Amino acid sequence: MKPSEGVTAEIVVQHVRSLIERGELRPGDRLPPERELAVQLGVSRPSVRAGLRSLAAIGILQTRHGAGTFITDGPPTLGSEPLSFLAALHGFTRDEMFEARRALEVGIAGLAAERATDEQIATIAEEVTGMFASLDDPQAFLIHDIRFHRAVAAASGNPILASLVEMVSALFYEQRRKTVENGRDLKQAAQAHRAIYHAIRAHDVKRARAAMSEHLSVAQQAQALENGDAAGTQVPAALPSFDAPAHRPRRPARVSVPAPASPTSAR
Amino acid sequence: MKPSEGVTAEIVVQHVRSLIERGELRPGDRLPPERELAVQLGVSRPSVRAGLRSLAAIGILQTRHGAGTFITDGPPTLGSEPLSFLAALHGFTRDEMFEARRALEVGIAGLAAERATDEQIATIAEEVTGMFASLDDPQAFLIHDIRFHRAVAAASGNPILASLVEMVSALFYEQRRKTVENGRDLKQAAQAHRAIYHAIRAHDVKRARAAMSEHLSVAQQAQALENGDAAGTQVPAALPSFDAPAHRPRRPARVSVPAPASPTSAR
DNA sequence: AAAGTCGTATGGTCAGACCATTGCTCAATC
DNA sequence: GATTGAGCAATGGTCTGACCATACGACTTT
Repeated sequence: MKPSEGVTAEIVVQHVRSLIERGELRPGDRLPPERELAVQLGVSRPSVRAGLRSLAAIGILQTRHGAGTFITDGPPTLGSEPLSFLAALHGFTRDEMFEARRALEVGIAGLAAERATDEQIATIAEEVTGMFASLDDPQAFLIHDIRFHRAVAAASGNPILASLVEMVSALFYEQRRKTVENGRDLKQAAQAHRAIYHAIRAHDVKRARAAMSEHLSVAQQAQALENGDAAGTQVPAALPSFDAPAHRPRRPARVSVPAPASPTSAR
Repeated sequence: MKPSEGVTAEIVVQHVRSLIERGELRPGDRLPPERELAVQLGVSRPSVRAGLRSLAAIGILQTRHGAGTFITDGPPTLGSEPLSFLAALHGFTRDEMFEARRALEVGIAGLAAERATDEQIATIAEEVTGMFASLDDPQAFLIHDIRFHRAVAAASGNPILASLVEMVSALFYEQRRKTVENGRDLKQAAQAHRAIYHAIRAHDVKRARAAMSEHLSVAQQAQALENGDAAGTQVPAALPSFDAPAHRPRRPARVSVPAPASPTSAR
């Protein structure tokens, strides 16, 4: 049981939860206005706002000033903030992060090799191509890197694993956007990704797992050298403005990070 | 960028974050009173409360009526609610959950086999013993089951992986508290856990991974048969009152679920 | 028909008050 | 002197009501 957290706000949370479970609220749907919810549930508007804020904090819904409150749309995701705070609070090291990511992604690579559809394989191939095409543009390369790993996660067919790895990975990419590798690393990385792709395409589970493991080991060491530290350095603890691009229902406006691209949930 | 979420509340969140990053706030510490924070940051008290509520929602801090607001103490944890809502929202199946858990725990078992200290191994052994001692008491058995997996996660030495698997596992245990297996399953499960323990004690990475994988596969099938479904059933989507026992600083009061037992962070 | 303007709906913020709980102080009591 | 109980101050929880800021559609104008 949560230590305190109030009572009336919890009514709101439970109400929204039941609406979701009963299928009356689905991703993208709009909730009733706060004032209306208040009278419906017999609580004050501040309490409604408190409950909604809790749900917004864990990524269940998003509010748009002047427009309304909406159930978060797009692929299932957990958000990187909780982990980011946890890292700041308990001093997670970058190596621990990498290790967690490797444990996840190796399993994911294996599942992807088992199940990837032709279409998913094609998507993965596209990102590999994109990598080789941007060996001279680290920023663009990074975009394809992110999307490659997303595509593999989607091909695993397991949205939970995809969400988890997305959460862990998010902390790296923000950091990597600045400290970009040199050209030689990029070519090496591209080849590593191609190897993973080939294994998945061949539905070779064992090789896919090995290739992913190898890739992440190399990447980890490369980054350690880059930052010239003794592998015990804490994670930067910043995340100035990563947060996936908000997924506004309309407005294709997309500048920096690529679209979430529906990792795995089609449902 | 978060879609909206207000601005003043975000000031509060960032302030707390910076306090944490500067080491001025550590787990267990008490924050200034809301009224004081309000004047310090030049925002109204409702805004302070809004920011604090966001942080409370992601498990960073806890409020105690009449006492104050505290940075969450105890082992790092992410909380199961976000995943629970995500499950309700996107209809995760139980098999997907099991698969995610297996991917995580197999990796964890391998790391535990590599690194487990004698003390950690002893803790694991204790839970195995407890299982065999409660073959006739499914409730007690489940407690030891939970603690066994926690102990293995702690022995992996990676608090991030421990947090992730705890988050995923939480959804099972609440369900299992009711639908308890029969005696034969219990004995089988106890033996499976013992096999994992033996592999870890022998620091046999490969065997530890294989044993964990096997154990979770069997458990998955057993649970599928129990609920007599076609493996596609959605997760129950309830979690009436799981939430780890609040970790009150004082008051050893502990009844149902076992102590968090400091998975991995000793600080 | 296109473009700009206005108005309404809706979330964001604030102020102030009062309630509920906690935990301590201090006095009464044994 | 130790214990217990009442009282009090600190602190979070809730409410009312008002006003501001934004978004989006309807309407007007060109």
